[in-house]
Amino acid sequence: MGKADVFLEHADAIGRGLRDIGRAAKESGVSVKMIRHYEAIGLLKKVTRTYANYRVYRDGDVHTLRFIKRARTLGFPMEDIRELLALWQNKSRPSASVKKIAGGHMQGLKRRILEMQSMVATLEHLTHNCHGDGRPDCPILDDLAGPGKPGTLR
Amino acid sequence: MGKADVFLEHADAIGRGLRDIGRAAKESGVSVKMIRHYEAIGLLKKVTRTYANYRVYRDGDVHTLRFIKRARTLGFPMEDIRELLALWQNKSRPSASVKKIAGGHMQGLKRRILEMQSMVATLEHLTHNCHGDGRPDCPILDDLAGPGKPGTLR
DNA sequence: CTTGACCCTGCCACCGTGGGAACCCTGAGG
DNA sequence: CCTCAGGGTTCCCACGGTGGCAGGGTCAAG
Repeated sequence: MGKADVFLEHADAIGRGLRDIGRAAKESGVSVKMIRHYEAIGLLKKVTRTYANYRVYRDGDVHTLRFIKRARTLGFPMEDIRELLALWQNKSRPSASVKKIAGGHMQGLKRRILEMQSMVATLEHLTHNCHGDGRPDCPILDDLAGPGKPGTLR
Repeated sequence: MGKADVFLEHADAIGRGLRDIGRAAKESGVSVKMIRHYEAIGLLKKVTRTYANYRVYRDGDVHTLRFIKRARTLGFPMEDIRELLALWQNKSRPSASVKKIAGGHMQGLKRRILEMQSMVATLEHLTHNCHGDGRPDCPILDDLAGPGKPGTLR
């Protein structure tokens, strides 16, 4: 029966670890759109096709998709994920490499958190002093209008 | 002397509240590129031009640019800034409108901060358990590889 | 007249995601 | 057989903001 590596009959592809892109999307939590995108940018290797040119996904592919999904959920950028995938697939990787990537990403996250917290602090202060009624006086607008140096958080 | 409203001689434009885009950029902290962009999307009204088609900025324009810059620094998205600018220019605005926009923005910031903090917490935990040496064992990759439900922070 | 520092417009890129058009394929029901 | 729904396929466009570059015009100083 046509369980060949390269091209498949559609009917052979049902069940036992073979599924079309829609099912792979449901199982992995990655949208159909994104699965194709990941393949296009080489994050996911090209999958087998049926004779009708349908993509066919095996268990391993879905596993990889879940890996990517999880990494995205943790905020890793694509470039990091590319490296993490390579390390994952390389059984003899040094865990230090992985840790370094994760550490770098964490640093970036922390920096952005600090930035946003500083924004929130300023906004809290401004809205606290704004009565927020029908009158036009508004310290928020006053702050935005200057005259502090531009680009600084006051 | 040619201090007309619509078109200006270049030489007339120097000094006294009139400057070209480069100077406006330096004074406002907004890049030349972005100044043009803000004008293109209607955030900044079209400015006067010299006969040679150079943009000419007045004090008020630079003031507006600083307003935008400050709002960007506080993380407001363009759409919010558009509204804030309108309110700023409307002397009889109710401060409640401003407060509402700021509050909505703050909520978004806080939500994103929480998301990122949750990412950091997970990553801290994972990297803490990863020895980060030459050996391949790595809880970070193990986590990414599942088998938890995709799309959740564990 | 030349040079260097500006300015102008317009197009492309990033990242990650979604939307949609135009088309092909499959399976089920009349 | 034909039709119809519900997939799949490719390709292009959009977003928010920002930067870069190409190919031109202009201005002041030497």
